[in-house]
Order: sequence, then structure tokens, then C-alpha cells
Amino acid sequence: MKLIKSVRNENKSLKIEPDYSELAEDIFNFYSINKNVFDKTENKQKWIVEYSQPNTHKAFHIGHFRNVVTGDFIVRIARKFGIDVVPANYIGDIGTHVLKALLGWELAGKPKPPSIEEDPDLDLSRWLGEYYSQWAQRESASKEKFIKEAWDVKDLINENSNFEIDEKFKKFRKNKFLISKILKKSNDGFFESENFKSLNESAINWKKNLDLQNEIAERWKNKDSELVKDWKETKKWCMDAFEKIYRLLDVDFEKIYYESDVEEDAIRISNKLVNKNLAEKEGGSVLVDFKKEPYNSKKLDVLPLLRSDGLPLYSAKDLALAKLKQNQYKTDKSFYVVGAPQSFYFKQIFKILEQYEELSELIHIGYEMVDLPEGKMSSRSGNIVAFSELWQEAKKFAKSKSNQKISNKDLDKVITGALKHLMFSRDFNKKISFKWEEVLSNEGKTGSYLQYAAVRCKRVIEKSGIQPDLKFEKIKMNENEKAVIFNIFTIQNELKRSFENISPTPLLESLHRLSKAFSNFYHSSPIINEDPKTEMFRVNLTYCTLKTLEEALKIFGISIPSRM
RNA sequence: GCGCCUGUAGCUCAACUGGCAGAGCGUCGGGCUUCGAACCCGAAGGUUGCAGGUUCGAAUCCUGCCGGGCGUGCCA
Repeated sequence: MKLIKSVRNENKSLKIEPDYSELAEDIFNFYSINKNVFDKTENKQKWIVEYSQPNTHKAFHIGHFRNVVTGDFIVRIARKFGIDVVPANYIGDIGTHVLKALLGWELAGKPKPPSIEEDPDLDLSRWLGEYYSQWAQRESASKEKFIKEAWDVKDLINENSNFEIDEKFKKFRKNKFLISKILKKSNDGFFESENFKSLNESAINWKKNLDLQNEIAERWKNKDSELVKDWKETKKWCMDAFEKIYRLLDVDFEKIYYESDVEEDAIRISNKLVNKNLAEKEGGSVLVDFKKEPYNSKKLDVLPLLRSDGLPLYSAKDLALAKLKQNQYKTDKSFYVVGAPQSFYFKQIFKILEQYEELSELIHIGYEMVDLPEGKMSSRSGNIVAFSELWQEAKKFAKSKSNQKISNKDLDKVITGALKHLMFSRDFNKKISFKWEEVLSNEGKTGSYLQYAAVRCKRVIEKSGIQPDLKFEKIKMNENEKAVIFNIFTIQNELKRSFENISPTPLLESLHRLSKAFSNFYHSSPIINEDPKTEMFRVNLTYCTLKTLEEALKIFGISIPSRM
């Protein structure tokens, strides 16, 4: 097969002229035997990809959405290359945030959520997340008030002691330092005086909130039957809400892990690490000091595993989960799709795991955050865009732009295409600053553009009334036809790049180039044509474009509607 | 302080092992009696944060600065 027709020197650079007949024939043949555009390579590897990891009792927001589509992309592209992939989810169903949500919900009188009949678009994770947010705001407001006042009287507390704080210190560290000073002083009645009256009140107020939290934590520890019952019920609400979203997005998990499942193992493993001198006790807590043997890594600093009250932290649970996953699936590679800010944490975790287990290769896929224009999202402050809200707004918009005859199923495909495309439109290590204008846009480099090109392919083929036979007959091609052929041809290489770099960008960009080339061809060269030979060739070419777009978009979890 | 990420057109982003800096949006000008105008064509728009170095050749590699973001022991 010779794909290069000529090479010539033009303007100081090499001009390579491909043999487009050869290329076209190749591409036609490829589709005629009903294969994909892409070689399905043999691969005996087995991977596990952990992603999504939503917390129950909190709203599922656009940050979680970016995570889901990222993980789903890795799963799909790996499968394209013949890898056996286990998509796994890890649900944060316990922890302080859950207790905070339950507390907020209790204080509101344990309201029941509205029924589906009352509100068909109801997102229970968002509904319950409101109670989390209410409580968290109340608690943090009381804390902030206390800290602010503590700073106001800092110099009075200071007296003669050295209160020099490195100005480079992060604020929360300064705060901790200050609070510890205050606690020390408060023991000897130092704060009884008039100067500290207001501070005292704030402290009492804050303490009251902490007591409420401690109380519910105590009930949790003692497995208070009422609380456990409420927990199970509210957890189910959230899981149902997540399931609904996964169905909408067409993502499937082979395995769902729960944090509550690994809690006991986490404690056991932490103690085992202490016995092996891989971790140490400090009071009631257990921590790993990487500065010491056998790690000898000053940079990795310290990682706590158990809290001083003996409860396991996320770190200990991740250690337990890693072992569980390996026992169950014996994979070659294990991916963690978790936000980029956790990359330091995963370095620590992987370092520990290397020390005591024969595990698969561990890979952290970090993706950057989705921020709002006014700053970082925070479910604590309620400053978020919930996924359900995003979906509903996108739906309204898509409906207003669509053909009247569009089915609900097609409408969902258009929305999914638009939203997923937005998440893939930047590489993983780039932040997305969320803007409604960008969601509510269907022009230019959007998911709609790609879908539109494909829908148009479908329609023209239909209209022509011709069955593509994918037999290549030599024909003189115009520049626009050549461009389409070239772009279909190069997509295989872009797919490979996307896979090797685990990055959506190369493939997505190439799909835009193909769609652009097709639109150009479409406008310049009538497909339905009086010359039968030309018509057949163009219909075949259109068919190959459609198939290429269809197969490639599947990797992004985007499908083609029949009309839009 | 230390670590990670980041800086490319007015804005949002591309650029595979170093090889002619490209798209979309926005702006300006054109194109629907013809296969779906969610489209297409054309134009304007660049000292790739700064300064050095390596190289025939640097957005890309090295060094040093500057700006932005995040992380840095009991939240996940």
C-alpha cells in the first residue's frame, strides 16, 4: 500500500501529497467489513478505574460531573484498546459531613422530601445538601466570629510571650496557633476580665455548636438505633439521586464501594503498620512520618491515619480500599480519578502502599476544579451549581433551539452532548471557570457542532435514497473531498495519542477538524448529484464521516440524536 | 518557607518525539427559490509573562526571575 503520492519541495518546506485514492479506498474497505474506524488492539491488561466518589448527604454538583465524565472517558477509551476495565465507585457515606447534614436535618425537624409527583425534577442529594449547608454555615459562622474577635484582642493575649507568627503562614495555621494560645490561657481564668467579655461569649456560642456536633458523633459511635435508621434512609435518598444521574449520563459502575465498608479494615491496617514500624502512635492517633525510616522522604512530610479518638481518617480508609480492590480484581493498573489538589496526598498514599503490598501500578489522574466566576465552589457555603440545576437549564435552552418534532430521548442526547463536551473542552490540568453563557451556547466549538454535523450526514444519506456500498471507484476528487478523507484517516493517530496521554484533547480537536472539513465539503459539493458515480462516492464518504463521528463520540459518552 | 499546577490573539483554549504559532467566541464584510444556516466563506487580530542558555531551528528542553491558582498532621 502506498499512501504517499509525491513529495516536493515548496517554499523551503517539504510538501507531502498523499495518494487520496489509496486513502479513500482504505477507509471505505475498513467500514465495509463492519469494523470500527480504529483498530481494536489485543491487550491482556486489566485496569480498575475509581471515579465519581460522591459524598452522600451533599449536593452532586458540576465538580462531581467533571469527575464522572473524566473517569468514564478513561474507561471507554481503555476498552477501545482492548483493556478489561473495572469501573468502580467509592461512596463517601460516612464521616463528619454526614453527621453535620443529619444534625441540620434533625434541627429542622426531620422533614420528609417532596414526592416525585410534586417535583419530577427533584434531586434529593441537593435537597438534603441544603440541610448540610445550613448547619455548616451556622457552625462556621460561630467559629469565624470567635476567631475574628480573638485576633482583635491578640495583643492583650500576647503580653510578654513571643507571639511572632511567620507572615508567610497560611491563615488557618495562624488561627490554630492563636486558638491554642487562648486555650492555654483560658485554664487560669485569664479571660474573666472585661476586655474579653465579647470573646468569651463567642467562645461559648461556638462551643455550644461544637457540643451539638460532639453529641451526634457520640450517638453515632454508640450506634444509636434512631440515628442509624435515619442515616440509612437519608443515604438511600442520595444513592437514588446519584443513580438517576448516572443513568442520565449513561455511566455504569461494575463495583460500588462504601466508606462505611472499609472503616474497620482501616483501623486494623493502621495498627498493623504501627507493628511493622511503618507508622507510629502519637497519643490516640496514628500517623506516618515520611521523614523517618524506611521512607526517608523529607518532602512527603507527615500523614495522619487515625484521629486521636481512634476513628480512621480518609487516608487509612484508602489504604484498606486499595488492598480490597487488589484482592478482588488483581489488576495491572489502578487509577484514581480525584481532583488535582489531592496529588500530594496520593503521593503519600502510594508511597505507603509500595512499602507493604504487592499492588498494581497506582496512577492518580488529577483534574482541575470547576470554579464559579465568584470563586471556588463550596458545598459548605451553598455556593455551588448543582448538577440537576445545570441539567434543567441546559434542557430549557436546548428545547428552545430544537426542532419541534424532537423526541425527549434526542433532547437528552443533545443536552448530554453539550454538557460533556464542555467538560472535555479543556485538558484535565486546566481549570474550568464556569459560565452559564458557555453552557447555553450551541455555536462553534461545542458538542452541538459535532452532533449537528453527524445528524446532517444521516439526513443526507436518507434523503439520497442510496445505500452506501463502500466500493471505491477511482474518481477525481476536489479539495474538499480530499480534506474529509485526510481527516478521517488521521483520526486513528489522534485516538492513540488521547489514549497514551490519557487526554481527551487530541481526539476531540480532531473531531472538530473532521466536522469542519465535512461542513465545508457539504456546502461546496452537492452530495445528491446528477452524476451517479459522483453521488455514490459522496454518499459513501458521508457515511464514513458519520461512522467516524459516531464511534469517536462514543468514547466521550456522547451519542448522535436522529434529529435536533 | 517548601511542593505541585499554570501564564499563547480582546476572551476561552489547541499545538504529537523541538520543525511554517492554530481554532472557537467576539469584531468587520459576504452567503439560504438548491441535500438541515445549531452552517459556510473572507478579513483584521501574536515580542507565546520576563531575562539568559542549549540548538541549524525553542511556545516546547535547561537556569533564574515575575504574575495567578492549589496543597502543605488529625475534613475528604
